Amino acid sequence: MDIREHLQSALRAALSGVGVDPLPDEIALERPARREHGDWSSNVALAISKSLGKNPREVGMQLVESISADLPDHVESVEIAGPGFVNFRLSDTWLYDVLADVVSGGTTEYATPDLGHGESVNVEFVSANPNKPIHAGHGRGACYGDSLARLRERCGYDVTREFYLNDRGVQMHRFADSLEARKLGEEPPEDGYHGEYVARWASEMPDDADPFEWGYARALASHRETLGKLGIEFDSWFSERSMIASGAIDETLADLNARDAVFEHDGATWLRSTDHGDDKDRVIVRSDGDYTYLLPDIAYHRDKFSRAGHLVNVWGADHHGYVSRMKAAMSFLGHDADELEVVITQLVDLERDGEPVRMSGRSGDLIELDDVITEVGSDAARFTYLMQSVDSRQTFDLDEVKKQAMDNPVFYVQYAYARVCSIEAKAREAGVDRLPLDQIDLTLLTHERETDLLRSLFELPELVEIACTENAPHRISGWAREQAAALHGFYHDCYVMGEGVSAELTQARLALVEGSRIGMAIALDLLGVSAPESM
RNA sequence: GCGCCCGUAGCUCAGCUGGAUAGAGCAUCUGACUACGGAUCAGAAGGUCGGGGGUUCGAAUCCCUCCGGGCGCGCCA
Repeated sequence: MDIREHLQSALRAALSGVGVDPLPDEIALERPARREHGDWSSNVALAISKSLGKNPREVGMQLVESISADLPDHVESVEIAGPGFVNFRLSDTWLYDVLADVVSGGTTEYATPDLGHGESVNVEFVSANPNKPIHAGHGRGACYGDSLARLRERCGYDVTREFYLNDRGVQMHRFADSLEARKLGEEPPEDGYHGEYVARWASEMPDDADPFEWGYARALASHRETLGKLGIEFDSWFSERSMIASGAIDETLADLNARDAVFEHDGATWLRSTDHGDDKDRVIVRSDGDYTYLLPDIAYHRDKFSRAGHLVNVWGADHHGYVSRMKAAMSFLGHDADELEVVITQLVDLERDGEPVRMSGRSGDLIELDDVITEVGSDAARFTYLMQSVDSRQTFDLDEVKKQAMDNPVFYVQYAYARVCSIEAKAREAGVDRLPLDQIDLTLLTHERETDLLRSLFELPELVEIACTENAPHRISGWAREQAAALHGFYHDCYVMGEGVSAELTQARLALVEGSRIGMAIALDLLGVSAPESM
């Protein structure tokens, strides 16, 4: 049993003992910020005192007396503090159970909370138009979406990574026309694409190629290649065009009609999206008979719901206005709008040595993600994109990120991993094999550096769960940085082998080192950052 | 004007379904190398949590309001 559940059941028993009925649904238990407040703290007395009509300190005191009368395992003392907190002081013995879990579970078993029970989830991200290279701003959504998928997989979901291709419509034709013009040595049309890449691709294009199809394939290949460099592979590339061929778009329109979700006005067909909380109703078929972008999008989401129970969309900040209309459309089609989760990622400002780098200009030039990866490397790019919450705008300084120095967190973290591997390699060289857990005396791990590492390892499963539930991979990168700090501290103060280190202590520390390696490997994998054995 | 995101240390950012004296990294200053990789470790200093109200035992966190920044508000995609 988890130490938290262990203490919660003790509190529950104590509450019953003092006549609290019914018991509260939740008994909060957290690690206090300050060490003198013990190892675990509960505010349950503060939470329930009002309904009891008693002073919280008095309630807390009763709980403390009750629990003290028969201390649970691992608990050294219980005390009342502040306005009525019940603080537990534990012996380190509970931490040894944690290490045993980590080492016996390994990277595939430890920190795998089963939240999904095999439920299918479709994570759609990037979905950049197949008519230009992926730019640096897409990198954030790409790394973020892939990390969300990794978190979901770890938490027991059946995940599909999907990329939606807007492979029809005016933008594609403009792209084809621009390619053709460059091929002929002419300027692209006024409303065409003027970026440098158009000329580059046109020069690769065979004379007899169809500019539309060839250009589409070229852009798609570019997307795959760039994302592949980040270790991102999609299970599904879903084509908008395929829905024309399959009749899915017309089918969707008929479905919406049948459900009375649309009306005719001024010769156009409108979705009654205001019925489901949108600001205004939206045109889905124009008066000239053409679809607006929205109808194929609705058809696409309808199709996704036929393939997965839960959808996660990663959209850029400039698309936040479309969330409510898409949810409205899904509600009309009989889906639970809450099963469509749309995460908005804020913009990325690219800088070089503190100076802004222009993302785009009149010429249509942009900073390609591929160039960013070439410059800073995949690991640094991924870690950096995932270091902060996607809710706030990010400044991405190329010079900072590519620095192979201590002010670059990715190297600090990877170096910690490499050090751990180096210790294990050293032990192997010295002919010291790590013994099975039941032959190791973990109670020798009493140094503060050691218990810090154990506490950090204990937190990982809960953190994985939070990161998954809240779509917040930055919680994992934060953990990795703390774990790395704990590892460097341990490395500095606690020698695994050498003079004055007993064989028994070496064994206990080797187990700790292996547990730490496992934890770090799990975190780095969730971020899609490599775990180097040497650097 | 309306909607969404943001405003926390000099800088970059955590913390936000309310908890105790608000955290980390960088930068600055001071210390630590005769053993597993010093790409490291320890310490110091650094704050009106944008301003103002409110809710309550308790607010960076919830509510209202104002200020500042970003992104959206098409029969474009």
